[in-house]
Amino acid sequence: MTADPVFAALASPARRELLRLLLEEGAQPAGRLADRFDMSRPSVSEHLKVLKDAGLVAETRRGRERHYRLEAEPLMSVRDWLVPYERFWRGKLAGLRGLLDEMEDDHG
Amino acid sequence: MTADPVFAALASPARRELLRLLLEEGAQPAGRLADRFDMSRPSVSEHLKVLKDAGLVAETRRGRERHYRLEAEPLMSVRDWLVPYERFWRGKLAGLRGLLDEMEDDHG
DNA sequence: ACTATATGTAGGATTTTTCCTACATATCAA
DNA sequence: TTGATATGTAGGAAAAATCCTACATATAGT
Repeated sequence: MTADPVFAALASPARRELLRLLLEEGAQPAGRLADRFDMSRPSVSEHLKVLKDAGLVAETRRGRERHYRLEAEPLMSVRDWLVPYERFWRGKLAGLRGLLDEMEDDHG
Repeated sequence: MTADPVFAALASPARRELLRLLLEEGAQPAGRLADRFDMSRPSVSEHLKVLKDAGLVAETRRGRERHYRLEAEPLMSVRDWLVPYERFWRGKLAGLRGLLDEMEDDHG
């Protein structure tokens, strides 16, 4: 229900890299993913578990391989969380523009 | 240059709550923020430091108070990071819709 | 059945995070 | 100046995250 484990999962660069690989190269078995890392295979497996618990990846067993695929839906809750801050940011830009307009009025 | 410390800062619920307070209630002195937490004031101060190092808040010294205000700009890099995943998500939805259309064709 | 492959789990060492209580610093007010 | 207020920093305990090397499990191929 909360976006909490999603934010926690995204805190690790290794896990964000895993998501990037799955996004750009599609679903892959765990071993092939692990090969890309300067880290032991079991450690990558742990990271995959964190992502899975956060709902960010799903696994499909194919023979003795486990293919992991991206599940982007939980990221949409991050986007939703971001919305009011984006509004705030735009508001600040608008305010700055207003200020610049005033300055132009003063000098022109 | 990297969004790394931003992602790390957002991992903590306490820090996200701080950002929410600053967003919804505007800039406030550290003490007033700390009062809202079930946590010691120095701990809140540490969280503010993490947010500050990530560029997510800025402080303005007013007398003996330090007013913290939201700096939303770094969050925009998170939004940018999110974009390709949003595309992926929409793509999956479109694919699902296509599948549903096919099913309707079959049965109707 | 036996061996090789693919992968998760256990147990533990190391590092990082989180949180606390004391203490230091700076400002305000009388 | 003296005392109260606002806040950061130091030092350390406790918890959590990270990463490793064995080991367990399950499947594939011979």
